[in-house]
Amino acid sequence: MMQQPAQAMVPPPMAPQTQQYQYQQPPPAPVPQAQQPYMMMNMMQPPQSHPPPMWPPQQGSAGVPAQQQPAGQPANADEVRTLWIGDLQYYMDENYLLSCFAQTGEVASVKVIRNKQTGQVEGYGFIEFVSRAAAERVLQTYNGTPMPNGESNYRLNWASFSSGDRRDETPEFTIFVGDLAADVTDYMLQETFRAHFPSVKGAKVVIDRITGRTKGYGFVRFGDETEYNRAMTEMNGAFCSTRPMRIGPATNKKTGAAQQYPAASSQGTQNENDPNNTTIFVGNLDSNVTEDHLREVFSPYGQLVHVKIPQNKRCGFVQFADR
DNA sequence: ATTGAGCGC
Repeated sequence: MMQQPAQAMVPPPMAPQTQQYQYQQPPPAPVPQAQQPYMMMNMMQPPQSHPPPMWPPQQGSAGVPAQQQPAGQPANADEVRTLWIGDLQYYMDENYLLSCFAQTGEVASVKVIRNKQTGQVEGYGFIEFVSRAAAERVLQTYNGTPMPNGESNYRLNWASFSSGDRRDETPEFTIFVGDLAADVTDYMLQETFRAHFPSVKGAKVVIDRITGRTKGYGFVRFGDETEYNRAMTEMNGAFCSTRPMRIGPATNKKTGAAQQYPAASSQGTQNENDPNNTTIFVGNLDSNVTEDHLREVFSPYGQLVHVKIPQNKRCGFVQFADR
């Protein structure tokens, strides 16, 4: 079990190098009270130190794409640097979005999706930045904060489909995190784990679309399987914000993406998360139960491959031809 | 509340 003071929590990332970009958020206020491990407070405040974005725009300018010469690092040709934005109101057009993010000086282009018949804004759009780092900063500082003139909060995420992203075939290992306090954000969750596990790639707190509030659980993705396994035990019960987290393996989301099936070991034992696992464990057997009994009981459910009761054990294994 | 919503008219 890890035991570290809350000071171990890193502040929001400063652009590490000599770069032009100034992190726009005030440094987090010191946490006043007695501290709990893994507690994160005062971390994600609305980006109030910005000049408030102008809306409606002052002058009828602001074309698409944004034509100012943006600051920030030059783009690597193939890096993902586009955010998806949801919950747009009908009046939130390209100019609105440009004004929202103009102060970053790092917007490359914006696009609002419209209904092809009515021309009305469909409720989502895309914001391309000059670099992935710029997009990431915006994602961290704006997501979940109030939109100017809007009743809703920014709903931002990496754009996922149709722009050549999601191509990476690198494996990921995802844990489920439950019992999250109401104030836990993606970023807090991510940094709570990243402070101990550098291979953390990202975290997502699940938000109820109707209420806009957290559903109290989320996911953390690791690049390293060992860290994934360690986090599972070492971080279970650790605090994020004001509550201890409950941690388990994530069940795979839809079809897709690189998802982990941890530790199908070299002996060929099957892990419960392995989609190819066709073996069930039977416990609490009476001492007089034989393998033939198990065959009899389980054969109605499918084609049996192998049935095993280890010597002197009160349990057994029943392997089917398929799931 | 406890295993993830939305994606280029």
